Amino acid sequence: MTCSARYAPQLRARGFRMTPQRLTILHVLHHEGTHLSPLNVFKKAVQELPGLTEPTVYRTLEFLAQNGLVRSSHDGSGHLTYEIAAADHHHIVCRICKAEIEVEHSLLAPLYQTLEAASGFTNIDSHVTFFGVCPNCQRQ
Amino acid sequence: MTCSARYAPQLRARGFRMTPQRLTILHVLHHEGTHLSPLNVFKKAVQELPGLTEPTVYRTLEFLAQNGLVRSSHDGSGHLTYEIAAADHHHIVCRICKAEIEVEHSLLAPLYQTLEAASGFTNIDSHVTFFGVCPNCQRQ
DNA sequence: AATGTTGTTGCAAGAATTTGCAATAAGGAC
DNA sequence: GTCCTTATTGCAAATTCTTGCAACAACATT
Repeated sequence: MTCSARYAPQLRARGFRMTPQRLTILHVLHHEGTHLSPLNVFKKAVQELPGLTEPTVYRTLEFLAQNGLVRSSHDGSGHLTYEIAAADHHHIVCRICKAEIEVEHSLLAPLYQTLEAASGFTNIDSHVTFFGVCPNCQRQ
Repeated sequence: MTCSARYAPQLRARGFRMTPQRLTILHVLHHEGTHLSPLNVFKKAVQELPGLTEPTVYRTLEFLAQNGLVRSSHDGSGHLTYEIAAADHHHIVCRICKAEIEVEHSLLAPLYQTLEAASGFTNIDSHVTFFGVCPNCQRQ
């Protein structure tokens, strides 16, 4: 199944359109498999679609994140990065060496229920990035 | 106890210095009581300390966060904000109206232990911002 | 109080991100 | 296939954030 065939209906159903720009950006993130900064998305995407501009990339990434096609998270310096939406997971980043591992959402599910019960908020589904010290750096 | 008397020793003990710039920025955050963007910190601080520059504010905020005197978190658009370090807490922000409440850290403590056990990481102490839908917006 | 070390700052330039608006084009209706 | 509506893009400019480096100043030592 092509990217277009999979994603276009998700957008049209909400009154949005599938465009070459969006398709290219989705393709880049899908092919990359991990998170990228907006600028790195731009650099790769503009090679596939000459004429693409930076503002479009920034706007598109935010748009795709709001519509659940990509997921945003934070790198070690607090900047946003984006990755293709896939199995729900979270990250732990080492404060020292920036090494990074993924955490399955199932570990957080109980917390989300607790939070919703305690706060009255619903639909808490944030992708969370935690910071700690990885096993390697602990040894030093 | 003045800000200087309280914070200066914390810095000197690590080989750092207390400066008018740092003191002013701490004073702004302490007086404000909630999080501010770096630019807003600058705008308020430069009134108390003319000549202060933006790069200094950005560097100082990051420095103070690393040393535990202030705490950083993310606003609804993924940008960093800073607040004075106080009782350990987290935030839930409404995705729709941006309303925000604080969550005591004790609710997250069990999760942190689970994460450390599952990942091998230690000292996980991130300040986390969750996003959900607040009770008000649920009614609409 | 004077001195030396080195942590910090300001300046200037550059890079990253956002915004407004006119031009364009996706896709539904005919 | 053609037309229309309006979502989307590109352009240009503004704003926000970062970086390198020389000048400065905190503060420990004497």
